Amino acid sequence: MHVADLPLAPEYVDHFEGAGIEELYPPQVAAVEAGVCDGDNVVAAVPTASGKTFVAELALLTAGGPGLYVCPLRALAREKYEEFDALPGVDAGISTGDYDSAASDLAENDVIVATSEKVDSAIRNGAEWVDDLACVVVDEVHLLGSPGRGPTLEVTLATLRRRTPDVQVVALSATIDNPEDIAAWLDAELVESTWRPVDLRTGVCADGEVRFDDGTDLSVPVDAGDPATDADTEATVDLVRGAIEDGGQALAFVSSRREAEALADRLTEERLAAVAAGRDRGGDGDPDAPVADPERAAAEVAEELRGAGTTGTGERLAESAAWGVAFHHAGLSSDHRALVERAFRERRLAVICATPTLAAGVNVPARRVVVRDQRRYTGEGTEWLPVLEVHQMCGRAGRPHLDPYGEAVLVADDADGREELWNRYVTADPERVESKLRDPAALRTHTLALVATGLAGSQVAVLDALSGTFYASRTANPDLGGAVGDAIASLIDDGMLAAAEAAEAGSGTAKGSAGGDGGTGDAGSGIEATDLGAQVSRQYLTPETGVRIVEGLEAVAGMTDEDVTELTAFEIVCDTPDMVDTYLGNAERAEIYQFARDRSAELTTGMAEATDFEAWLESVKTARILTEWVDGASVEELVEAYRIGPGDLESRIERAEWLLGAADALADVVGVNMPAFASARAKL
DNA sequence: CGAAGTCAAATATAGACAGCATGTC
DNA sequence: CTATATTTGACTTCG
Repeated sequence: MHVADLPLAPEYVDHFEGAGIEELYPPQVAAVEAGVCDGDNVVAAVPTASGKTFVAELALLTAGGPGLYVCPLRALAREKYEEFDALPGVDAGISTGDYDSAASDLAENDVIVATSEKVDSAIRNGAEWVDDLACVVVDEVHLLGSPGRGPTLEVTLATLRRRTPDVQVVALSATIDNPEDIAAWLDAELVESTWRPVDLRTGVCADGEVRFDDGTDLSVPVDAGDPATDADTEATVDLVRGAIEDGGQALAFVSSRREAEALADRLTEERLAAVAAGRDRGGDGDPDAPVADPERAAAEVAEELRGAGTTGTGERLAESAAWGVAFHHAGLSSDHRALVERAFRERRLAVICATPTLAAGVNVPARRVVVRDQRRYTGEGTEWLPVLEVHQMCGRAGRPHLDPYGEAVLVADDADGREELWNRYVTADPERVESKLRDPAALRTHTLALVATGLAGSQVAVLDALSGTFYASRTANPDLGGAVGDAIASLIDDGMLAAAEAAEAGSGTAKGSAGGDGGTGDAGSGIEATDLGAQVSRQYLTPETGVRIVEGLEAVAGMTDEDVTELTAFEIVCDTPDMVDTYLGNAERAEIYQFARDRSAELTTGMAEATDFEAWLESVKTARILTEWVDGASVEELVEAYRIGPGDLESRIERAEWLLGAADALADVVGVNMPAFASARAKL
């Protein structure tokens, strides 16, 4: 099937042909046959890089009305937005937490790109553009199974479909075990394929030999190596070097930030930029290679990195980049991360040593992917990485048009390990995707949102609104009644909801309304959001966060004015579940404890009353970092003193900004004067 | 006596979405 | 419930 055969206006055909898209890939043909261009619902479970974006574009361009593209990451949203905006005659808009087109424009855009949380938030805040959509494309729909974010996605989609029953839904998923369940939920035709534009072979390396799933072998020259590093690392180094000598690039995945940096250090000794340079000078280089002199390119990347930050992390990154090696994890500043990704795409870096971040992020393909670590630490010891995640790492192997093939290698300890990895990851299917909506915390949040937006005014109505979710479609007898009843009762206890009549009068105070007799008794009785609940929902706060802020404000009301400082404001917002917690090392505990004692007058929680003292101490650490930040401390100083990465500092500042704004709004509702929220926020 | 070496115990561990109202070249 | 690399510290040995 050719682009010209599609029901597309000529300018689009020209555009796609100009971009090198002429003959459709098999999964794209299947999607067309399933009706993406005819307004039909389609679920496409296909590998990354098999042309999903084009399928999305087909749906959006042929829908005959405004379209919405939902994806999980802000960086991906940016990427897609730029892509859509480049389409002839298409006016694209973007709406994410950190980057927004003007609200007035959004309603007029042909296509809006947004994260799922932003769509949820837009619905809660009554944005105009969520109505009248002709088409919704959901990327990475398998995130439905993610405990934190899946429920948001399914409730949001259910709400959109309820408001606009005729909307076309196109969902794009990684290869999973049960895409038919998602298709059944969405009344969609399922397109399943494992086709890729570049061949991929996956193998396991053990005892110096890689065995691939296509029957081929590869022996890894077992270098005696540096005795300071282990066999896994040496095998990884050899595999990476092999890919570079062969004219490609490599990605190496390890389990922790420290490991990523240590591996980068080790690879630096291999002089990879020089290897790549020697290969090119040897004359058998790829004529398409845009990099004539890898050594010089690497040196330039190092300079760019130095220009983007002067922290210890940045300097280490620049030092390794000078050798064509980079590391990549969430501790990097966002500038550094973006620079590394771009430099690698431009082939100015030979290898990236990464934590699993890179598996799901923006497109960074490489000739060879080496997965050295397949386990990850959790609170309960180390766990195997999900099959889906490892497959996504492996799927990064092979650049269309640039690599003749892609190779993914899992590194095992020994023959037993080879067997284990082979069965677990090479031949095994990915996990099933199951709804996580039953989680009480998720139900609380979404029940509040449904009531606050006026979509439901009773327990029965909430259940009805939830009947369009993935969860409900998967369960013959959803039995959410009890769980939703519990959610409503707890929200009434927290002062977020109240019986319909009482809501008007008893709004505002946290513990004021309705005792415990509403909600559970009569499932049909009317409920409304209190002013507090409405504000919590609009500010996109978890109800628990709302409760904590109100408690903080109550404590503040009893404090003397001069004791209410920016530290007070930070302590309140840092002690909520919506703030990321900061690791508190044993070495620092005593010092933070001392700090908390010295400044206890400014804190809303007494040392003795904290229900979870450890967690509270962690939030005091975060609050202290932010306090020093607004007092003028530099990134370098904070990173050094508190053993966090520049990226960690960035994310905490960003979140504090949001939470302080929200807390300020809640202070108004509760009627407590707390200027410290706004003043602290202004200094971030 | 002090420096250097040894071994066991302690330490630390991935990631990332969200508000809102203006102002600006 | 599961692991592991690195750092720290107590202790020993060597010069």
